[in-house]
Amino acid sequence: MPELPEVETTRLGLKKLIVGQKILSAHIYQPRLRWPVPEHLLNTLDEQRVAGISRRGKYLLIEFKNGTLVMHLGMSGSIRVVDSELVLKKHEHFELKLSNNTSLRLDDPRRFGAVLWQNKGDMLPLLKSLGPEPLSDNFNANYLFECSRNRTQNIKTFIMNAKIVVGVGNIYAAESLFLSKISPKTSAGKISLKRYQVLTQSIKLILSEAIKNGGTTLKDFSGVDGKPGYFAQKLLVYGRANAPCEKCNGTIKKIVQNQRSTYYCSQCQK
DNA sequence: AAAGACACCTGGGAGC
DNA sequence: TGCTCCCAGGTGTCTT
Repeated sequence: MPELPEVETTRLGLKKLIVGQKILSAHIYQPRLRWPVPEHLLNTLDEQRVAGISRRGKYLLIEFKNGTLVMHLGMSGSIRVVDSELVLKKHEHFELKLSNNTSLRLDDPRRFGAVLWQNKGDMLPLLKSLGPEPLSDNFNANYLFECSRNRTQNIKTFIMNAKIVVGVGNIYAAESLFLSKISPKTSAGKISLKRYQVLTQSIKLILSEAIKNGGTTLKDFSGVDGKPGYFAQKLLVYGRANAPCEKCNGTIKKIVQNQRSTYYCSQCQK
């Protein structure tokens, strides 16, 4: 599912709807997500007011006075805010009932998502090991160039590594490399500083554009209002195996790298 | 230390 | 209709 733009779309939607609201009650309908959903949340969140909402990579951070609710959407997760009376969907595993009679609900069929708690002043080990935000100035050509030296790994797998940079998943990795004219098969360690300049700019551009379009909806993803994102129509290589390349009219190829599908144009990308 | 394989799960679509 | 197989926006952990 959701890569950074979809999580950011969710965050922006939630910001308007839940910040300032008080939690009437929390409900865990299915505790078995990626990790067990902590039961203490039922007490911890009771009567707490939502102070703010931020994001770190693909993690959503809902802030309270006593700590932070950390949520991840995994592959198939989405969050909606609906009337609390609305009948529960089959895979809605977690719910926060809010003081204005609406509810935040996490829907996640595959259950690769997560709901965790972080105490005030603490940082979950999960978040500690993350690389820089791709849209920040810390993420730049020099940085990528330096940490790629002596790496034999292909560039696509490399930029999907959250320890290197967060938020770049399978769709946007493919799109960014296409825009940069870099073959996904190239070893990260063999790419020049100049090409990393192009790549970092491409990643920033693709992610920003996707956010503007409300993210990419392939199947499960929707914004908090239940509406899909519109970036799928703008994808140039992802999911387009055997279709003509928009730039050179060659044929888009599909290969497997690191057990994930990669789409690219072998004529445009060297 | 780095790279690759595997694990966790459900549902949709293709092919028979 | 229904079965089997393959595929899917992620990422921590284990093995080489």
